[in-house]
Amino acid sequence: MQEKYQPAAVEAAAQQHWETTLAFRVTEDSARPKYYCLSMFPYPSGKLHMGHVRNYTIGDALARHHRMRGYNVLQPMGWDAFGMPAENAAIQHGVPPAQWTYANIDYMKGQLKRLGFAIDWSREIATCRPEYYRWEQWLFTRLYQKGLIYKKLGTVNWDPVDETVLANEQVIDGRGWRSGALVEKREIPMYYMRITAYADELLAALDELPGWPEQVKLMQENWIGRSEGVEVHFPYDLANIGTVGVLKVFTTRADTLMGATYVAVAAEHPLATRAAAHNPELAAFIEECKQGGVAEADLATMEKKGMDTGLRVIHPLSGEYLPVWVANYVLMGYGEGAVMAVPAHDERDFAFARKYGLPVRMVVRSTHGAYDEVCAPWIDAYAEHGKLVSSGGYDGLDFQGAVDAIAADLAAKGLGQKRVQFRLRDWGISRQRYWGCPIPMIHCDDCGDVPVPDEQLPVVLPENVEITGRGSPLAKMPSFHACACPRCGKPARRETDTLDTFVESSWYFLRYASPDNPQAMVDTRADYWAPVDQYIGGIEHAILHLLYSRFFTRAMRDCGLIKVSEPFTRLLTQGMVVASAYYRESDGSKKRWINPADVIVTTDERGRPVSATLKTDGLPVTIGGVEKMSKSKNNGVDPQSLIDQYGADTARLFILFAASPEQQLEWSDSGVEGAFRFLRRVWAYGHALGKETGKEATPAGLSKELADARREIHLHLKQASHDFGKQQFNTVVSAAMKILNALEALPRANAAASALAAEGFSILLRLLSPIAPHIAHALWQACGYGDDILAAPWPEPLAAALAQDEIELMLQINGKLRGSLRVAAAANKIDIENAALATEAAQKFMDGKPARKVVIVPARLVNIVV
RNA sequence: GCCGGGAUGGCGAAAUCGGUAGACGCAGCGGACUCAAAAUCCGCCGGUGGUGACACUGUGAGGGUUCGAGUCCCUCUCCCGGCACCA
Repeated sequence: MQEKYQPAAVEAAAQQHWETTLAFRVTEDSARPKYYCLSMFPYPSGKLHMGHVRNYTIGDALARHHRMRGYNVLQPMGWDAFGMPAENAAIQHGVPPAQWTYANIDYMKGQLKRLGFAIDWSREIATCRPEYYRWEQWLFTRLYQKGLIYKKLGTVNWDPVDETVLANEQVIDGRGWRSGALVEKREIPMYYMRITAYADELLAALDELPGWPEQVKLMQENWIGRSEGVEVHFPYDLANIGTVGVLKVFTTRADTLMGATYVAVAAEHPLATRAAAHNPELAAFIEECKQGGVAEADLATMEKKGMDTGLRVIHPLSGEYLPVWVANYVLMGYGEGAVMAVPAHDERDFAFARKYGLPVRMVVRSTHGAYDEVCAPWIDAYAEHGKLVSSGGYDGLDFQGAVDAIAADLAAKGLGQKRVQFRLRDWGISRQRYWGCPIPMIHCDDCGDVPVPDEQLPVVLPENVEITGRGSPLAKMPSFHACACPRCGKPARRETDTLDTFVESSWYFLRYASPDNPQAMVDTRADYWAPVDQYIGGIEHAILHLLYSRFFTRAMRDCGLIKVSEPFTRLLTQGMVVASAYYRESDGSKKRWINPADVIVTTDERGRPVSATLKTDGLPVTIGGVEKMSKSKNNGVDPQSLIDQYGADTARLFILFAASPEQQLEWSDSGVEGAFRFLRRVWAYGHALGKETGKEATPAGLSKELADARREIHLHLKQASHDFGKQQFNTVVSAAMKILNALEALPRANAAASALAAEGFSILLRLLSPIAPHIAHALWQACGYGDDILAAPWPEPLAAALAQDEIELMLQINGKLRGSLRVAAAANKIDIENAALATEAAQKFMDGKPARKVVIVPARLVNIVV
């Protein structure tokens, strides 16, 4: 055993050992409980970033801990390999997306191995390989036949210069990121997954996910957004444009129907189109509404604009004529593409009515407080529920009574009824991009849209393609899209859109169970492993990825492929990794961000940073605060240099120690130094302990001092076990540090002390094993505890070691801490009360007054109320 | 704009059910060792007042509930994540 801690050698040896013993290969084993531990697979962007290291370190700690607790643990890894960055790299550097992606996978896989994760690499998958995506295509055709996939028009961002569809990310301030052209909305035919068919089930099943954070379930609940309301029909007879019909709207506030003073429709609404045909000014406004991107955040924050169409619809109850406005805040893709407007009771309608001089009619009155002060309609909208006024026969009804009565009257007239509406929309899965899974459809002039038959799958994505950033690459390749109709044999055209990359990540966790099966998407092995017992990933995926995966699991269940409904039993959402950022302002106040590695920070006598200078020129740079590690802020710390300098164990220990998993993690170089120092002390202790005392023996005949030390060690172990269960690793590390502190403080005088040291150190190594597995592996052997710490069980705190005769209680007088007292552990309330009243502190602070009340919290404190 | 979350010393944080606020670590300061430095070890380390014992005060701001609030309730401020084509 080396005297000095040399992580590179220690880690290489441990990894070699795991590799040769196939330590992390797993198969189905009905004799042991299974634990499928999955971290979100990475997009192969080039090299690992700190967020990845954090994600996989958390996953690995959980996987290794459960292995020690006797579970049959599966921890697989793969690559979410399709996506835009590969195409961007191709445009910028001329590297084909496939080549770029595979090179990145190769490099990042090496980095993951160097970190010593307990991964079963025999199950590795990459979503860009035909062996993987052929099953996605296969399932697509099944879902299409089941009606769970269908085609309709969808709105996209269109760059008129590059003639390309842009992702929301590629629209910056309403312009294309490459061309700078003003982006327009354009409607194109796209395939959709009918996720709304599962809306009720996806919502209801959230209650059966106790292992998910409340926050995530709440976000999903709001996203699905079930609302009960009323569909209201506004009839119209528009002789001048030759149309008779009804305008449908959905409202959750049918109680305010008598206060509706206009209706608003989306720019793309058929009524708007009809009206614009005779109205050039309106046509110009509708054209203006098409400008800009489709991102909801932009739509919701832009200035509300509208124009009167001149059309009138009839109020279904009052028979009054209401004007129809086109408004840029009403979207064709939501609900009916039209809303009824009640300015007195909706803030957005109120602002709009104010702007355009539309009438405001108050019909709901607060039932508490003075209405005129709280919600005078000329000051603001009153959006709360209340009692109806100025509503004819509905006056005096409360919210529910009014909704019921109005819905009944509408139904009687055939002009509406109660209905449930979801905020959730169907999932558009067509992408006009190259680097994705080809959609397995063929378009025939005679037969229409025909799914690619099984025997022609996979539809392989060609790899020799030119990426220019203009147009859709596959659409320019006849060798790809020219084909024969599978049904009639006539020349036909293959679909050139690819699938949203969220489709690949919606089922990869099931493929890990049978990654090698060329005959089927999943097999019976999925019945053993599914569902994933523990899923770990960034909070930014709380809605989309997780909801899509929940939907896909149900869709696959209903195709008879799997038995489970929920993909992930427990979910851990980790926080971001952030670091200080530094910059200089060049001309035009454009910030040039400087990597923290190139900056020297000076601090004042209290350690506060006061200034920073660039290493190369010694001139000052501006301290830009703490930001998420990113390319744009140039504040990323490369995990590789950290591993090279300190080793994987230090990186893992620091990452777990710096913050609890769900919090954001602030990067600190000196914190890393501290983690390294701790491991060096562990190594030194193990080296000093040596092999001769290593045999674990139950310490006996301990002095009081040693018994106290042993209790302390077992208390820390108890805490660590509890915190591991809570998935709070920073305090597990802290418990390990406290154990080492206690061990180092131990007198080394006699055999009893040596036995205690041996026991304590074996506890410490096993606590550290899931966190810093390499050093734990080396020291376990070197101290003679056994051949392989992987075979060692998780340590249990011993009741005998924890027992004590006397405990300390805090003493409060009137809720203020005034001292403490020691009592027998078995003391009853009366004894404790008497002891407390007899203390010097009690005498002093009670000031001779009698105790009015004595509150005793067992094993914690006594509060005397005077 | 809408939905969700967060704020505790100079810094990262901890506080299990409403019960000792600041464990553990980083930085800093003082000391030991050293020719010196590094490493290591020992001590101090929220603020104010006090030589001190100690007292008061303190968990983003303001209010409330309670014997007792970082923790529960109400109002507010700032920061972060998501908003359906970034992954």
